[in-house]
Amino acid sequence: MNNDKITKRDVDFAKWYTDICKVADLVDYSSMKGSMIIRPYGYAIWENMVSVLDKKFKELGHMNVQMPMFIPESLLQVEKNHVNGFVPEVAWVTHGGENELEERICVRPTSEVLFCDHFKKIISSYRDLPILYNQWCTIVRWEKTTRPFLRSREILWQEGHTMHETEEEAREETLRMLKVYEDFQREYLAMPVLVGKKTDKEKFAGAEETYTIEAMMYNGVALQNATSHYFGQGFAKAFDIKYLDKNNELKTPYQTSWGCTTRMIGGLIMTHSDDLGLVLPPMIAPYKISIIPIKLEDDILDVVNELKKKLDKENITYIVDDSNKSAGYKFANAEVKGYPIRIEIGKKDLQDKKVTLVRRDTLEKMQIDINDCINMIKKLLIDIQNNLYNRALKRRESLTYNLYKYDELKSLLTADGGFAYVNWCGNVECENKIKDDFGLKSRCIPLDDNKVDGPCICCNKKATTKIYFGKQY
RNA sequence: CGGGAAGUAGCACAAUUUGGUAGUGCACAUGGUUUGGGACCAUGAGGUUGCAGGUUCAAAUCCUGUCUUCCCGACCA
Repeated sequence: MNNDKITKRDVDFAKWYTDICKVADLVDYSSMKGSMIIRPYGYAIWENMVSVLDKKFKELGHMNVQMPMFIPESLLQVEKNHVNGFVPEVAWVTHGGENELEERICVRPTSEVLFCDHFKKIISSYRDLPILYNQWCTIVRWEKTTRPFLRSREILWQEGHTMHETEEEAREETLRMLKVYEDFQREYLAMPVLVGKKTDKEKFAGAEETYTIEAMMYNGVALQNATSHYFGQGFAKAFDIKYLDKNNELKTPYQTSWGCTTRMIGGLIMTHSDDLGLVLPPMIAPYKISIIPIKLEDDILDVVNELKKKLDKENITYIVDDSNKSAGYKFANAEVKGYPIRIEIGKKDLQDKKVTLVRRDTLEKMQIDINDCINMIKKLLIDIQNNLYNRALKRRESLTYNLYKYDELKSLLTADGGFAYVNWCGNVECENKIKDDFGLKSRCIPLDDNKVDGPCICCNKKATTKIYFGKQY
């Protein structure tokens, strides 16, 4: 089995990735540089992500809103660190029709200032808190080079913005939402992720603390898959947001924000897919089953219909390929699309009242009695989900190295890349040196299991924490 | 934004060197035979050669500019 439309993963990983995106009908390029077209199959994956996350957000009390897509320049300027972080990549609107605007307007690169501007108006009492808002929208960041899902100028995402009475509450919210992302990626995307804190150098412009979900791709490169920020009172003070507490005293609230993007789809692809095409975890796949009648004959189609009814009853999504393409074509296409289980139904199966099941992750084929089919499918879906997770975890573990000597960092510069887990003194000088010498950026400081067991790998002085370094997308 | 590569039918490419009727394969449409790992036959449709200038009797081909895509770096979710 082979697919000559897809570049081999181990030959050219970058080309392989874009091949998968195109061949599996996930995206297309548009005439607008850096803005990708997400096609129905790609968008269906996003819709599944949205529906799971949106439900989780709402269960935790968040409500969806829709903010403007434009920000007047003066509003963006209010928080210094924030604006300095984003100005290099904002898109500006300078004209309305033929007339030049008196004040430039920026297309939102993120919506902190819009939310703060609004919060100032609606918060006056402790009774107004907490405010738990979220919005699904697109933002614009003028990236210089772009790649489908991983880096585009227009970004489809979700951004949560919350305000709290106390620091403690806001810190809890920050970690609670980080956990939502972690659980989602582990349970639904079958992606093992590192959870941790960003260094000061890497944190969000305007945040006190930035927490991150870091995943390792098949080629050993790190992908930041979601972030959650604790803002403290920085924005609130800059925007003069205040409320009266129970004792009639004016207080400044504490703030968080958190977000994830369609980049997660890129992460899914680069974690699980292979040389035959996409591989999707059952929990997020738009179609869990692909049914392939070998011939379009009545006795076969009867079994297809019978199966459809059973799958409907179990709420298992499926797609039937009843085109008159050859069987081989249909098999190959099902593999390109990454449907977790393929059911082949042909004469040879029906002779014995059986169907053939093929799992996408291992390509293992099995003949199953028609009546046992549904139970086997349910079991396989769970098996596949677990197998994908374990496979990815094993790969990450095999590419994660506990390093103690500076020169050993070189070992990450091979084709397989990987993460270095090292002791660090906490100084940005060492962080910068590692980046300059090896091109490795700090990924995250793990939240638990963080026991220092040696001096700083760079300066040999006393280390204050363990930290992961790696190449990043 | 720096370094490299490339834009010709939906896709992959040829014709460019040496200017002279734009072609092949796949995909697509119709009819037929097929269907257990990317089927076959026949017929057909599809192009201002990325765009804009210039040179020329004549430009896919030469020149200039510009846009886009891909790869490597820097930047970023």
